[in-house]
Amino acid sequence: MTYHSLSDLPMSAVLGQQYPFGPVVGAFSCVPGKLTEDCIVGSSPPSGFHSAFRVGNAKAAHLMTRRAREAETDAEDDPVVHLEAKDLWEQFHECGTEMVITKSGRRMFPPFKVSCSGFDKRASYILLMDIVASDDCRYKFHSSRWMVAGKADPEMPKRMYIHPDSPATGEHWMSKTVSFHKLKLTNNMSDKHGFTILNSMHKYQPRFHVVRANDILKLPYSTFRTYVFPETEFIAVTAYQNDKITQLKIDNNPFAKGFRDTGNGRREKRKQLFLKSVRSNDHSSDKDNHVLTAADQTSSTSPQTRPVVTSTIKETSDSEADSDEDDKHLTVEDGADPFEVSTTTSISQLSNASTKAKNDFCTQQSQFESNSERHDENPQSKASEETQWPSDERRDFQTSQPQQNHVVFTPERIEQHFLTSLNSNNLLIHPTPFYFGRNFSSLMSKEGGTLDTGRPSLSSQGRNVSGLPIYVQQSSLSSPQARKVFGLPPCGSFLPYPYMTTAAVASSLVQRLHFMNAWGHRSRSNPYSPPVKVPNSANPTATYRKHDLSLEGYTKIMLPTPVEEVSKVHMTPGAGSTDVKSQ
Amino acid sequence: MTYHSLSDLPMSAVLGQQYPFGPVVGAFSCVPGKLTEDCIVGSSPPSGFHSAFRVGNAKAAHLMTRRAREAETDAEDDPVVHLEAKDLWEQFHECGTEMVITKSGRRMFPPFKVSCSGFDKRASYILLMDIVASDDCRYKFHSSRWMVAGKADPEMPKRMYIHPDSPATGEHWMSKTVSFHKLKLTNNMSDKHGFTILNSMHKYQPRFHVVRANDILKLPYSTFRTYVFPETEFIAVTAYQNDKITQLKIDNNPFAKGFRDTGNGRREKRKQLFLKSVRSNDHSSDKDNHVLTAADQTSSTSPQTRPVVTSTIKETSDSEADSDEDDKHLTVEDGADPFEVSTTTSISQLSNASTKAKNDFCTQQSQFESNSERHDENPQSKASEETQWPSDERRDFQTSQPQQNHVVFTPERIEQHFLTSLNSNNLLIHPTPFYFGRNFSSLMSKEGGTLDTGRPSLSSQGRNVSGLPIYVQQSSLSSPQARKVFGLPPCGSFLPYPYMTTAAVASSLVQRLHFMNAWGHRSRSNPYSPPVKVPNSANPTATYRKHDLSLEGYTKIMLPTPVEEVSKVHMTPGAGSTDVKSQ
DNA sequence: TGGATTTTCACCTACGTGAGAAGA
DNA sequence: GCTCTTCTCACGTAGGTGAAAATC
Repeated sequence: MTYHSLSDLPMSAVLGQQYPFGPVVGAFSCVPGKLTEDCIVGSSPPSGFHSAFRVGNAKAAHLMTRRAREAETDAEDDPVVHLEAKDLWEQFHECGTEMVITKSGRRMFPPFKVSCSGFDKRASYILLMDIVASDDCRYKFHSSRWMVAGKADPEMPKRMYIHPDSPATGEHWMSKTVSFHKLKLTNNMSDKHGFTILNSMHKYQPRFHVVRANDILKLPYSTFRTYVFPETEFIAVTAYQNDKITQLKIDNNPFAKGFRDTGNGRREKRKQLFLKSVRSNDHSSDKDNHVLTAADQTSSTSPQTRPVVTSTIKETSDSEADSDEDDKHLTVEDGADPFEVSTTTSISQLSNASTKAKNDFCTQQSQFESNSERHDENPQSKASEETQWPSDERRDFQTSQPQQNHVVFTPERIEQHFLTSLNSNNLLIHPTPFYFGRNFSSLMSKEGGTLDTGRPSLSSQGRNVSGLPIYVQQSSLSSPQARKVFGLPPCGSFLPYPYMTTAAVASSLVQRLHFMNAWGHRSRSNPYSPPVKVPNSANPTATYRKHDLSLEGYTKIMLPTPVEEVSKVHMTPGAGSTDVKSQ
Repeated sequence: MTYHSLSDLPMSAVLGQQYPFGPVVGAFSCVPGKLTEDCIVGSSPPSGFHSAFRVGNAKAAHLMTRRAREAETDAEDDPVVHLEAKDLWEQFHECGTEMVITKSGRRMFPPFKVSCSGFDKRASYILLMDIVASDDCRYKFHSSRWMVAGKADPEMPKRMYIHPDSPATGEHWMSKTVSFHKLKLTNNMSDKHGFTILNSMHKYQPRFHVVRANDILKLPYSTFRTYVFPETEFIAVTAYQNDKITQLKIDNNPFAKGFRDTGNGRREKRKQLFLKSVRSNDHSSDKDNHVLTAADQTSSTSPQTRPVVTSTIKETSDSEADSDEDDKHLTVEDGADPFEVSTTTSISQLSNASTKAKNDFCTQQSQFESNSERHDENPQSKASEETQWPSDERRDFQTSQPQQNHVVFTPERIEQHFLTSLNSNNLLIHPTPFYFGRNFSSLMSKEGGTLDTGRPSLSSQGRNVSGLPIYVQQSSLSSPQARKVFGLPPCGSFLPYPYMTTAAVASSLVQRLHFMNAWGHRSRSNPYSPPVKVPNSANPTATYRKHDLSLEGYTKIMLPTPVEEVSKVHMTPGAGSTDVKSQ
């Protein structure tokens, strides 16, 4: 069992930075090609936080942090996050998920959706998502498999995507599936829509962040947790490489129904693939996805011990439609739609094939166990061999960890405070209409803070940027307050990275998340915690023991104890979430 | 100049009612056919208001009212409201606007949209819309004209429609067109979607309400103003009667493009109508709607003296799309789309024909000048003659008011406080996704108030109902808080009127608005204020002098001074908004 | 019978999709 | 050739529309 923690991070590294707020310059318009006249020249944090952070006093900062947290509710929370359509993700991951990136932006499929529970119903949360590089390799698809093809290209500007309902109460988030399906991927480095920019032929890992804050402005001072679902890892492509992936997309994406085999003339490629469809060598077809094998069912006895919302997409389709009106394709589906499967039921449906794949994945990741500096190690040393994407012919077992069957993907959670300086990420707002209520009213203050570059964080990425633009997907923000927060320059369109604007809110958040590429390090060194046996009463959902969020624990990567209960349990609540400091 | 005022309303009539809050029972679900488990058994007003209203103390109530108003901002506002696509509305009104109502619900066309200015940028507002009967007549379409055909059928349950962005800041509302296009009309008395229920072959008048409140719960104690645009009056039909209306719809509604004459075979009816199209006897064709006649241009010199947002639909299409994603038809249009015309420019485009029509309209209305009780007068006495819809053949001039050319429609504004009891209206929420922020958090209180029927208001409508259901168009509310506010019974679907549930928020608001059928009375007795000459500097937008909202002025119907500046000006700011008490 | 209402239908638009051709 | 990217396209779905037939 290997745990990694950054909790030894000296407070000076966190608090030594100057007050991170800088002027917000420019205006944002949700009208493509046009900007409103609204323009903020300066902004300041909510009263009470300003001076404390300005002087960089740790104690005052701590008080402020507590105040920010307690301003909403005193109750504790214990967030539990499910990945929706987990089995579908796993199907894709077995074949090596590919996501198309285009100039005009392409959605992810499967869509990244989670269901949440364990939130404080009354407290406000901001939910975010970003996508970070899984490694620093470039890949190629050769001989029907993905292989390392050199060192990664320079990183694209990072963009952070805030769920459009943010901020909302815990009750709201728990009431329905939280969907990030409107996030779009692009390879257009100068994208002006606010889409997430990725490098083609590179591997990426989506991440999900929960921030306890009732105001975007409070992000920097708020507790946040990060959840990583390894099965959502993917390689960005401009055109599909693996026919199996193509077929899985066609079979499952409602928007690609036109390419399904309906008897009447289909497209050419479709016919070629028909006989060698993934279905033929996968564990189930579209129609019987939910049939369990005898082996799978052996120990599906673990009761659900806590009130956890695990609604299926079907069940939540209409409530989802509230915030996602344009995706009727995904919500009005026939019975064959795999989205019908809820995460809780799908866990037990893992086939041996998928289990094998996961082991492969874990194995590969462990090859990089000792790499803690990202760009300092030449990936070529490990290159020219196949990647962790499973192939039918070959597997590497270089791990020292015990090999076990029925290991399921174990989501990771990272818990820490927002309390740092700027970095190069961009805050990205959901493109759906949303309304922040009056939470943005505090942003009207014209008092400007100092703009200073934060000290490089412990992760030594060396990529701190003094200012950063806040990107918002076009047509994102309906409230003028929100427009002002996510300041954009007052010219005719969105500015390409790296325009040196600073936005108060985003900066600290993003820096902190960037700093969390501590995860990225972990991922490369020891991505998955080893399976551990736990009692039968294990909870089928991933839960975590609440962490002490005092000053000493600002930055902790919590590796919850993964459970191997014959492919049934993600996580056990409170079971061995011991922190082992390392590094 | 005729002004009507209800300001003599004794305070006892307003404040003598007991505390209007009652228990909220039931749960609301945005999933059609399903209800969430959420359920509120009781609710109470925000702390501070409770006792004052409970004892019915006028002074305390006044203090509370002020407190509610000042809680947000001290700044005054001076709301100015434009009807968007006003010229289009007038085109329809000339022919006698018809709105199709179907069982499954039909949108209005033209869509009801307004642009706002003069709001306090920082204050929060709730914007609402409802549709009330114009008179108590039933109509029939005979010999190419609408004629009275008897007394009105029993009224349908009233439903109030809250704009989905509510509550939002004045800045938000002023930043773009406020659209109510998602409101749907139905004739299905037991409608469960929350659509507005109307009687076919009856005449209706949409109304727009601005409530200064940052919380739905504060509605009852907040100032509100009502705006009426006579050109939006219409007759509800199950099938179009007037071919001209049909043609106008086809020509202008993007969803009906399939019926336009594009050269290739059109539908049958279309061909019949082609030669006798409205265009042939209307002032302009689709393509040259914006060409002014020489007469029209004579005095279009009035400058726009205030910063008023009067963006066209084209200009605001994308920001609108933020909250109205499913209406791309209306926002992505070719140049011929009449929506391109902004209200400010369209005012000067009235033809003599349309002016004549409006005079006809005013004339007819004045026939009922002395009617103040709604159902006590037999409409048959005036029936069997043509209605005020203009026909080519006939006009009645029974008015004592001076006849003038170039009279434009004068919007009315009614300003008063929410401070009364229950009635039979239903609060109706916009079906688009929206998020109330934390404004609903105060609704979690379980403390119940007393439930009492309000005393009949001065308008003597005699239709007070002790409880009312809060209707929400299905798939409306995404936040669980909002669901709780708009309590619905915990059974499988929406309950048909008149389910006796009481909702704290809606009741007082709706009662107050119902009480405002004072307007309805006015409408029947003297619907339009007479045109008045004003100086050249008149503002092309309708503005109103800010009214004293002290206790003495709770209920005032303000008839702003209409302006006749050669068909250019709606209203002049501060010009002669003298109140003349009458009745 | 005749007017009013309901039902069904084709049309149109928007948009996400993979195929395939063309380009680099 | 090869690999990768860009562009255009038809397909499918949703949903608003008036026409016309069917029903009341």
